[in-house]
Amino acid sequence: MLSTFKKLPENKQNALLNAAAKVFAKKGYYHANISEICKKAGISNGALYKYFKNKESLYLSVFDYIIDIVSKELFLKHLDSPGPVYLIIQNILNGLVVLAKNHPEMVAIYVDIGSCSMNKLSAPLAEKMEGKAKEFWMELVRRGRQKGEIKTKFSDEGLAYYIDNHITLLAYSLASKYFDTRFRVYFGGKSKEVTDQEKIRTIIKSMQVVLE
Amino acid sequence: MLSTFKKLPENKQNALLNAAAKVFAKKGYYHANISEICKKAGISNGALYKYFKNKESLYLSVFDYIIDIVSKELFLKHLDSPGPVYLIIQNILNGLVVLAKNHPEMVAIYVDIGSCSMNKLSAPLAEKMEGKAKEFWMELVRRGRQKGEIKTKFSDEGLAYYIDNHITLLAYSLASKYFDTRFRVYFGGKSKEVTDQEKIRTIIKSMQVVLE
Amino acid sequence: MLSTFKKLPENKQNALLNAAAKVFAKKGYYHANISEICKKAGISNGALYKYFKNKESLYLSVFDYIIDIVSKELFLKHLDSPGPVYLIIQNILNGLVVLAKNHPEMVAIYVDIGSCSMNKLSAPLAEKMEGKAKEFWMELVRRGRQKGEIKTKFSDEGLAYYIDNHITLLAYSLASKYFDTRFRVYFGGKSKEVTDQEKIRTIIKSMQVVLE
Amino acid sequence: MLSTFKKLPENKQNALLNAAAKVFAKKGYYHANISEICKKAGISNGALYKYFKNKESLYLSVFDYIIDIVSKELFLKHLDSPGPVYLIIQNILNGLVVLAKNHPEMVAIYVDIGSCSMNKLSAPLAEKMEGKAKEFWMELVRRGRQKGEIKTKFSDEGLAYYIDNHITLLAYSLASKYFDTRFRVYFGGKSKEVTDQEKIRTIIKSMQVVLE
DNA sequence: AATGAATGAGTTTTCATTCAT
DNA sequence: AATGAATGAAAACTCATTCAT
Repeated sequence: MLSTFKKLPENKQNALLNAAAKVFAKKGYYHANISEICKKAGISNGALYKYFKNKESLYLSVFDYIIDIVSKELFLKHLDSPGPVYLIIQNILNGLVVLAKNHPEMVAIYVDIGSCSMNKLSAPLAEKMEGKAKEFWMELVRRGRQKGEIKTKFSDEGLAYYIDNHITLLAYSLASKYFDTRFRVYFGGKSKEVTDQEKIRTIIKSMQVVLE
Repeated sequence: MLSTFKKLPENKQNALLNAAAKVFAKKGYYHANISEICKKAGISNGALYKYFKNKESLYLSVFDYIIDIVSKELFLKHLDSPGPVYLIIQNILNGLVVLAKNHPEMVAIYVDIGSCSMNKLSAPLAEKMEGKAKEFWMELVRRGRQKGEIKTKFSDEGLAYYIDNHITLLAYSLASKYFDTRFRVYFGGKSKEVTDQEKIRTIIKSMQVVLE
Repeated sequence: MLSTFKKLPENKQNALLNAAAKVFAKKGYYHANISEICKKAGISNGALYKYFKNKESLYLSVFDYIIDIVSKELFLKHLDSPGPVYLIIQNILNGLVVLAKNHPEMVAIYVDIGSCSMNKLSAPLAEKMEGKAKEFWMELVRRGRQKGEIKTKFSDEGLAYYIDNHITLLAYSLASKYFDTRFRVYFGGKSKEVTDQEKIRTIIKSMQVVLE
Repeated sequence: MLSTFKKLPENKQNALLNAAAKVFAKKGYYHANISEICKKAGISNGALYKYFKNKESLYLSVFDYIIDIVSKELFLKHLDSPGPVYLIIQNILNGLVVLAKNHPEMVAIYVDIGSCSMNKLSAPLAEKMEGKAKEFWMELVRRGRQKGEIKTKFSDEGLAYYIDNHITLLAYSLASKYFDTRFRVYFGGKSKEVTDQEKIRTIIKSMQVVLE
């Protein structure tokens, strides 16, 4: 991201990042079309290259933008919730479902960064994203232990990882056909889809088994 | 896959499928280059299109080929092992690490099919792959319960899913930079990589907590 | 056409020529697919090249085959009809409509040879085809004059050409969308197609004006 | 045709359309080579696809361009000529010969659109082209009748069609080897070509017979 | 005589990036 | 600062013809 971009009015910045996110999500990084992004954002191709060095740099900025929004909307929002841990997690799962409904492009991009074809770009992004997640879950677990809600033999890291796994796999199942089908194979029927709410119930149930 | 392909000597079939797998793994489906595959397999571009209708059909056959190998090498091989369940799982985890060492392309392709950009192709593949996995885990769980090794409150499906999650996430961490970094964030240090054996230990530990 | 082809049993010869005619008609000379022709004819690609030097030579043989059939079915058949000239012509026009119904590929190939992209091949074929046609019309005109049915000031050649024009344009309108539409523009309505019988009536009417 | 094309300076537009017309005429629609067109027009392949969606759309625009020029140069130009009808027609025939000399590609493209392999594209083009022609001939016939030059029993449509046939067949004989040979078969000798002027004389003669 | 697998040049179309205005 | 036209390399796929069997 070049300094010119930060000088833009914020709504124009967001318009571009949102447009890019949608196109990256729809087509994947390699097939996403710069011209389509520009048209959707209402700027010229030339302008884009004043703001970003190239496609890769734009993508990285889009991912950063998503990390910010997701960690605010999904995690920080619930940090000081009073209820029991498993309820906070349930709220976060619900929040994720809402996010996937309102901003499917964000979840899709998060999922796609995990694929091997993105290995060249993903390491620093993983560090940032998962760092924030781990921090949050660790704090949550600490509080849960304090309040006596969590008694499991799991180490704190193990538990944080365990919780994050479920969130991650829910996110994957909301955006990736493969993981949605996987959910159906395990918990649905031949032609019985698994609804988002059923997914959440399944996850919460398996969590309670472990937390206690 | 066209009938002409099945008529080829098996070693030539495998040479092509392996070459394709490697290129698909390295570049991802969309960026993989047909000419590169042909060159690697030692056939002409024209020949490829005698064997497969198009790139997509080649990809699907490659995936089927991988499913076959993986389910044989990883699952069926251990179906009649005598030891306790958690040891069988440990053997499978080790097998996965070996597979990722010898055939990183297979794990990479398995990981990439989960990305959203593959949604158009992934549904039937998911069904086949995860169907086989579920069947295997369900059988394993049943035996574990019979032998009294498994006492958890989890439903059989829940437990099968739980085990599969760990295998899946290990596979992801072996092929995807993002998931490898994620492991390091949770269980490694600033610059301390998590070795494959540590990954396995971590997974087994968390499993034992649940199975008991 | 190589000598090997003439040694084939006649039904096999015809099967190949008919198959080729159909494919040439459907796709045009340049897009016609040799493999498709072979498959339709039930022979191998290799065999085709034992019978014909190349695609061009096959095409020329197909055209010759069509000239033969058309001149027999359309012209020679009516040479010794007793009725008045205009009735013979009407019978030929009807015969053309029937031919276009039963063997649209023959009419289509006849039409396509007139296009400029076929200039390289068409000169000798034109000579043969139109030579036969002229001969026939000239004989018909001579008889018409003898019997006093034809009194026009047209030269014999001019009249033969005049008649052939109508046959040619009917053939074109039966196979070519452009010429069918042209008929509709002149004699149909906005969305009123011109039926084959109306085409014939129109032609006959305009002929009678001239012959008298 | 995309809006970007219309924004080009007119001489550049024409350069591209003329280049395309020449290549389409030389090779036929299917064999015409996009790269050759671009090279001839002095633009990059990429540029072409900024101006036109694809080859088909380029072809349609070329045909429209030709319709415009031809109807202006051939028809409208003579609409208000004072002389007798048969002289106007003679002028048009001469105009056609000149056009075929200066712009053989235009006549060739007009001829090729009539072939069956162009059926997919030709219907709308036929409507436009022949619509203009019919309108012109009908007006000419009306004036001829008013001035008492035309007394034939032909219906107006029949006569318009009759005249158009001759123009069409002259055009065909100027561009298509098949139809040129056909003219020679009827009006030339073994090796005696029919000159353009002889073709015109023949046509005019046969017309006068009918008009009177 | 007959096969049909194999070739590889050639086709249309796409797209990240640049640069004159 | 901003534009958007232009580039040209690259990609998937086709097909007439050959030749080992």
